[in-house]
Amino acid sequence: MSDLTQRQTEILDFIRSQLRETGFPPTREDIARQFGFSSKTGAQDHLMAIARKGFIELVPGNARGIRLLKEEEALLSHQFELPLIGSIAAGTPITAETNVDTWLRIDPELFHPRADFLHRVAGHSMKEANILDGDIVGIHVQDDADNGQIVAAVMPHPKTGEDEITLKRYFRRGKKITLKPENSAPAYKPLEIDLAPLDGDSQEQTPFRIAGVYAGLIRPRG
Amino acid sequence: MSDLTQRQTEILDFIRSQLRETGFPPTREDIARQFGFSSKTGAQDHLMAIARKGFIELVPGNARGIRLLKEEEALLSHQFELPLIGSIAAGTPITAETNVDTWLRIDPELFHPRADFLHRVAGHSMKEANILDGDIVGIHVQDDADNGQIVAAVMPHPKTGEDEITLKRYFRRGKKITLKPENSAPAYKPLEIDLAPLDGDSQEQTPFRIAGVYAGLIRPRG
DNA sequence: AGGTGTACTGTACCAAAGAACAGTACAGAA
DNA sequence: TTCTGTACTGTTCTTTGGTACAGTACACCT
Repeated sequence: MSDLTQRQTEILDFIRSQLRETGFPPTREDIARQFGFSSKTGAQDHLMAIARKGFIELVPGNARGIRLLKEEEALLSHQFELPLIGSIAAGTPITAETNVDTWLRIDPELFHPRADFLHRVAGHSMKEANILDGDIVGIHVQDDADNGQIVAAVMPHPKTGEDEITLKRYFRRGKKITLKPENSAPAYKPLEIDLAPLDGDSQEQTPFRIAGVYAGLIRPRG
Repeated sequence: MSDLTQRQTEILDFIRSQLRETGFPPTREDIARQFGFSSKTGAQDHLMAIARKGFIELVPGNARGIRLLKEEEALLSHQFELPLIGSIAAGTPITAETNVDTWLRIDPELFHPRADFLHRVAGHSMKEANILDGDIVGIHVQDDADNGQIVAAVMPHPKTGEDEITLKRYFRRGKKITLKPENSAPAYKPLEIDLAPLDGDSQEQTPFRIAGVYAGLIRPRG
């Protein structure tokens, strides 16, 4: 992502923090002082390098003439946003850009544990866990779970074969995994998975994986 | 709200627009040029007046040393945030600053209808509406509701007498209002309110008012 | 009638700050 | 081995830009 060197990133971060704290960009001397340079030329060189790489724009002849570019990506936009993930394209990591339907402005730290992405629930399989059709759940990414936790499981849809996310309560005893819907209606049956025959096989045959654990939800309608 | 004169408001707006467009505040000369002053002292005078009134801060000895204050109200901070309202101080409007426990970074437009404030649910009285203890509900401010809607009702706590928010399902038939908890356990009883004897009385005797309607919720834990 | 605040013009001084030039050192790529 | 980029030091020059002082004019309040 960042074409900047370590030092350049530090300096860009300093510019950002100065803007936040003082309301205006630093001078070359401010930067030199901050990083212990004895000459402001060092700061100037860095600024020109950062500008050349397109992260800032230097406005000639203007005191503190530093304009931040690319701030949508860095700060404003996804700082307090979470991606809403629908279906998952084959072979992509779950939060890959192609899988992101949209970004919602919700602070990830609101959830415990912190949410890494969101997923809209379809159907009533988790009704008795008070997760309803249309709810948006926050998922904390991790690749395993404790017994009894609700997980976001990724597995191919029985008909289309496309990978999709479903919420289930997770139980594991030895090599047997149970994914249990929270709905006592007879239509909802636990899914049993036996890991034993897969031992030594290629990863591709694994019928499911854990994308993360349930970390809370948003219900967007009254 | 604004103690600023017309001219001062124009100049403050110019500072804001410069910040947006160039990324840093204007100089005294920039301001003078913009407004056709032949001397930058005019701009300086205005800046000092605006600073004296608390809208900006001038940082002495710094080029472009203009810091915007009060920007929470205008732009930056509470743009995509919602106040979390706990108890309500006597005689204050519900979203008054004293009633705000904290601000949470959630886009108000996420909820339908749009949320105006948040409230943390205590207790299990709305369990059967799938609203649980600890959930944070979004409330859209309006002073009445349709039959069967869930409302945020403000009424004095039976013991402390302090105004507090409770969620109830609202029904009105003529002058009789029913506020119904969504929990069939015998401890939760509907509240009946008869408006008739209050007719013509002072507002103070009204035992409750509707703060708004339920617009969705956030459950911050998995 | 005098005081205070707004809204400027005009001049001047000097510190703040940008920008250019000349170096040094080191690391990795061609 | 040379070239390019990073990461600085040190010096100098010039413009930018803040700030102070001295005015003028007008409106409003007491």
